[in-house]
Amino acid sequence: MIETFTALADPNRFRIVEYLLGGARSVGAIGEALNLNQPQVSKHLRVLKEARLVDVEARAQQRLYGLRPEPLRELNAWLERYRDIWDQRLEQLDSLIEELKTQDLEAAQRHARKKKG
Amino acid sequence: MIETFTALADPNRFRIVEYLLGGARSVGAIGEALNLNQPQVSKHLRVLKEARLVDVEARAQQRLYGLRPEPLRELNAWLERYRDIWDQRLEQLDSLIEELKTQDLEAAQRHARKKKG
DNA sequence: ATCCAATATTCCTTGACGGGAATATACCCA
DNA sequence: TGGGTATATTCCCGTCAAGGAATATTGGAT
Repeated sequence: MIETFTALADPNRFRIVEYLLGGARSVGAIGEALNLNQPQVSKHLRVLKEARLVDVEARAQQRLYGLRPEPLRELNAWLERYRDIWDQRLEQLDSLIEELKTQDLEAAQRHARKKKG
Repeated sequence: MIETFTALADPNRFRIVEYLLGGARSVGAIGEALNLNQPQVSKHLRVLKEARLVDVEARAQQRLYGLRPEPLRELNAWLERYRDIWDQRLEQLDSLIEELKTQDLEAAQRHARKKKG
């Protein structure tokens, strides 16, 4: 998980991953598309590969790099554990506050009770 | 997004976030639980706060830090764009390969057709 | 007003990382 | 085998971030 975050924390690696969302590409294509020097592309791809975010397929003298699902699945699974936090319905909270402001205690209590279910 | 990844890429910050999943905690509690010196805790919390991953509530001379939902939602939204990649059913693919190997073309074609829906 | 507890900030040092330039390696073709 | 293309690796340098130690700040109690 940390390695995934580290890999994605670099702006150019992030751009590479985003670019690869369009499909596997060669090192040269990546460098050209993102305006990066070839050695830096190779180096970033190495980090991404070590993080298992990409894999390589040899195509003559080219290397096609493509995204791999595992780390993304892990990220999703990790995020799931935080669902209680990120999946809060803000509108719901807002309307509750509104009800409290207008002294509509009955409605607010109804609202609060509803959240238990 | 990058800032979120950067904030979570540090092992100790990651541990702090995980720890806060149990609810908002004071700086001292965090340091004690994770065996970190107080200044480093404050510094990491600053980074997390700038990344909007936590917020503070003053409680006498204590400061309670708690998780905030926004960056986690953004992370989820970002990840959604990669759903085609991470949500591949590998077993499905495996069975398709198996069918092809055993020359069971009919089953393979049935299988392939199913993926369109 | 003073003291203490909790937290924040600063200064310093060190290690890791990213970029550029140069070079090495691998593969294909004639 | 030689040459060219595509990619990987190495070396060097500058920057930045993390940890430790010391100090500053804030709030509450006596």
